[in-house]
Amino acid sequence: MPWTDNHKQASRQRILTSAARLFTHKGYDNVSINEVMADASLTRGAFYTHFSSKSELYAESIITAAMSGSSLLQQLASGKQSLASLTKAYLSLEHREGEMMHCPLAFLVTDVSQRDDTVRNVYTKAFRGFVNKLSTTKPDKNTKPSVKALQAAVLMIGGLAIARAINEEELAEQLLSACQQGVQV
Amino acid sequence: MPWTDNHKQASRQRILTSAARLFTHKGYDNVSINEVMADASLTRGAFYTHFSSKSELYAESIITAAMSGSSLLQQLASGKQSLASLTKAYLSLEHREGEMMHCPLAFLVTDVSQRDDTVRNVYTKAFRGFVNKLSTTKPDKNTKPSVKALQAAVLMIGGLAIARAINEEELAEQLLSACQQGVQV
DNA sequence: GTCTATAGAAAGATAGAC
DNA sequence: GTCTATCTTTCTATAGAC
Repeated sequence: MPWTDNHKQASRQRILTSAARLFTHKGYDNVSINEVMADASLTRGAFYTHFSSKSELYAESIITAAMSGSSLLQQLASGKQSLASLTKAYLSLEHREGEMMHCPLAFLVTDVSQRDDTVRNVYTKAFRGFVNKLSTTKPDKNTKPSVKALQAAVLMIGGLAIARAINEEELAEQLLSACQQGVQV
Repeated sequence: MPWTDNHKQASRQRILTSAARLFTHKGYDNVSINEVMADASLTRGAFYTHFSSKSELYAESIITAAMSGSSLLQQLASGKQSLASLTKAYLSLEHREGEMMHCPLAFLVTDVSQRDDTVRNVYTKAFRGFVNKLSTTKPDKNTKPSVKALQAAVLMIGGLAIARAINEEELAEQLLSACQQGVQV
């Protein structure tokens, strides 16, 4: 690959990393293209050689956030840690407040509902993957996801999302704890 | 009460009803003050005699949506129907897609995380009320919400929110059904 | 109390220089 | 490929007539 392509790829990756972090923290409408580009040490004008629209960047950044090595979603997929310890880390105050890569399934659930089909396709695919990882049986394209796995996914994603929305830390802790107990059944 | 006050109250109520429906369907940033006022058969300029800012309207409209007679939240509070039948109505495709008053707890969960403390206070209070209604024991200001009630609330709110975000109706149905089963335990 | 008109700011997208 | 400059639209909020 020639140098210029490498350079372009590197810029694109910086943009996506910045976008993934900013979007999951603040949502689609509260992040401007200018902000993303500045975070990636670039300027507005360079944006449209990499992406055709803000919406396209958003869809791709959801994939980036889900695939990010520091995301719990990805650690769950890699299978390097036990399900129990990852559930605990997922449903933690640190995931709610901290600077780690936030799970787009939880932090963008309402945001995504209001976007176009490309974005919702990406979200749906990531959700399917999440549910499959929570299944004890080998997932298959034709088998329906199990009830238990769906419930566990909702407790994790929904619990984290609500914990983020509410304003009282004590209630948030009780909520996260209750969801942990529900998943571990 | 003099006629002008009645008139003002009626206008205010129309604005709140329009705002509650529009915000829960489209989110904070995708609804303009102009759109709300037009829906209430008024014009932009009249807005600021009723509310001091868009954010204040948003907070009040969340209360309106939660208190609305046609909302499932309110029907749950009134105790006129069984918990089982309301759970089924809450976790239904019609609630996901239809024109009924949508539950702000589910449809605005991510939206609220990005707003100011006034908005989050309102959301937190509504969530507490929801959990209390799901509790079998008499709720008290000093008692902690039960683990079971918290889990049920997350399954309902989270399940509906995710069902709305995903793009495949079949998966959405499976998801809603799984959450129903989880609540009825 | 409600209207029209507008100020002022922000953001998405494009044009053209280097 | 990235930059600066700009077009265009949209929106919150305010001013002033009726």
